[in-house]
Amino acid sequence: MDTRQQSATLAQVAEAAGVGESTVSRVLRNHGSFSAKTRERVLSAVERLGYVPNRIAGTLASSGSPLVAFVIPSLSNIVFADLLGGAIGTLEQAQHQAVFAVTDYDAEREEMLVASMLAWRPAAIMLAGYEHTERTVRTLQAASCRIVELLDIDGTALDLAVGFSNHAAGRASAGFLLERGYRRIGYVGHDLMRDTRAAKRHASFRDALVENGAGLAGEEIHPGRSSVEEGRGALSRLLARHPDLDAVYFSNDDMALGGYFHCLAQGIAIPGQLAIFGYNGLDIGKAMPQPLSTIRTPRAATGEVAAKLIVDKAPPQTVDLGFELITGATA
Amino acid sequence: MDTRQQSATLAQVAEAAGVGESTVSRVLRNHGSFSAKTRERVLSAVERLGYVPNRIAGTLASSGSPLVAFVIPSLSNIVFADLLGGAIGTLEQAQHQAVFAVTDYDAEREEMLVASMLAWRPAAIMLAGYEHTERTVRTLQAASCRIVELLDIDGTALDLAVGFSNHAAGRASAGFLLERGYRRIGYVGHDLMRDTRAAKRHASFRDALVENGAGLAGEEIHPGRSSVEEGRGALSRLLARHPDLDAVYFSNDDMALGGYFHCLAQGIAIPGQLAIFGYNGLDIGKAMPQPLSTIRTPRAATGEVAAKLIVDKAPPQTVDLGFELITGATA
DNA sequence: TTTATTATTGGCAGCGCTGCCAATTCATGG
DNA sequence: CCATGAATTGGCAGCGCTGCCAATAATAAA
Repeated sequence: MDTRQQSATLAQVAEAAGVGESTVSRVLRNHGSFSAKTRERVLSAVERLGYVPNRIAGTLASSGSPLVAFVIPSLSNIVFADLLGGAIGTLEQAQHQAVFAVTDYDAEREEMLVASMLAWRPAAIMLAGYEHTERTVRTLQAASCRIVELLDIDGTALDLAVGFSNHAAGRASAGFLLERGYRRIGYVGHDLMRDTRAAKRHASFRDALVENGAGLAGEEIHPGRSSVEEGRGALSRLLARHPDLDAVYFSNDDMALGGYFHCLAQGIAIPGQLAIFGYNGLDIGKAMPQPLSTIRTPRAATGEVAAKLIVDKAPPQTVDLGFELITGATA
Repeated sequence: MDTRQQSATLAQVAEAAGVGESTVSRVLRNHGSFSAKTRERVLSAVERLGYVPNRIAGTLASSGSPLVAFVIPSLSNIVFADLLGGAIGTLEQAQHQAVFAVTDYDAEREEMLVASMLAWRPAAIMLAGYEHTERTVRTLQAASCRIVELLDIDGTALDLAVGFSNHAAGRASAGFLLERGYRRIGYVGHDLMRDTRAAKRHASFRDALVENGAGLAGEEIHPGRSSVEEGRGALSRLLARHPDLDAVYFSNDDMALGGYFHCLAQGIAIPGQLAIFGYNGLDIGKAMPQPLSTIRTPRAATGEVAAKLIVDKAPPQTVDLGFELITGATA
């Protein structure tokens, strides 16, 4: 037997408290004026009826929406979880509510999901990066909500952008390895068609090497998503073709950790025989027997700043949060 | 200059198409009957005006809500990301939309967040585990939405429950280690006050050892959340106090990986000198030089099944998805 | 005491859409 | 050509809440 009753409405609370509807609304939102006595009666009626305001109705009636939509490539990549985590705290304080959808690194899906998100009339929509289909861009521009592009600032923002330069990160990584004396440098990565930010790092890394007369000595690209397992396998394949490499740049820390495991398993000395460099600066890198050399990206801060800009209704702008090169023990 | 116009309404589309509002509504939802010609005119008007239906209004007007609320302890723990990932696919197909909030393993926060989620009148609310404050339970029972408790089935469900037995997992782990001949077994874990599922595993693991005349030879509990780094530090501290341990059960794979790293760094032979056993069955365990011995939990499946039950409006029930003991090379 | 102000209230028209029902049109059979 | 039932269609009352404005009560000033 289902004992769940239809939940009470504002009108019922008003009736029970013997006041008008608007008075209840004012008390509950602590907005406008009302006497202490009235407040008491309203709150008591609310308690008695177990009233829970209906935000769907409230949102429809008022102009502003408390929803903030996130359209992210993946949830299993800790990067996006960190991003969300950073944003949520700030949003919550401002009484905002996060809704989200996962594109799986698919631009077509992003297009569909953006449209479906817009149907909720969110105050803002947060997207990863700049690469959207033409149709997505049109849809976004026609929408009357703020647009925030995250984790990448190498491009022209539609409205707000918060993150760091993937091009600069790629260059910085190349610079570091060259400076350390490595010359036969390889690359191990994952699907560059989908992860456009990784593609930018890859391109800039290679360009920087070429400009310095080194060039990429070899590369192995796993066609699927990144993972520790695939990093291990990919490095193994790369070394089979190019046994003489002295350093490898990985598309991210997960792949790099896989590479590290391969070396451990094969008895390859790090960094003496092979240097390893990652990207992201995940916590796990700090706990490795040899701390991972990598670039730490401000993921949580990106989410936090983005949320703050939305809450503060900041004018269109691009915020560069930079990144930090971590000199570990693997390169 | 802000060129964003107020988005069009159903009424405007109806006017532009020269038909009634309900006709537009029927065409857009592909529900009820209308002629092919009418359909054309409506869709063309929609295209012309760039109309995006307002789901806030639609939800308010119709009875059922397309929202499904998730109240989870953490986002940075990949376990919950897997769970969400599993659920989202199914929900999306059924035109549902996920909204979520993070409790940070805090029951008081859960209480507040549940109340705030209920204000969105979701079709269902998904929670991790059974441990809720009394007030949370009251609030939930008074709500007219489905309740799904996830990742734990050791208790009495409020409505639906999907997951596996943490008690059984703890016992299975103990049984495995005993069977393999380990006798001086320690435990390394994280904050048991907050992570009640880990606490259940810990209790059952210890009980199983005691029942077999072994007992827990020592334990080290990190007061904060789990992480690879803390796992490494905790094992180091535990071994300092109990150098004679021959196996250690970790609260999860992250902590176990930290322990593994500690052993690598200290030259402790695995599993000869010390065996390591984890919990969760993360992918990373498979890529380690020695695959991690652990228990693989069906996280994505839990999310998927939970979503399916909601979509299918299944009657109250508890679904045990079980778990799989992975015999790796660390124990 | 009277009037000017200010603090509190309640009434009610929407917000944009869906559901119900009556009205209209179309197709068929006699 | 007209009746009959099916296929289409439009009108409109809400869904539960907020915002605006007028009405009323309370308090201060004259």
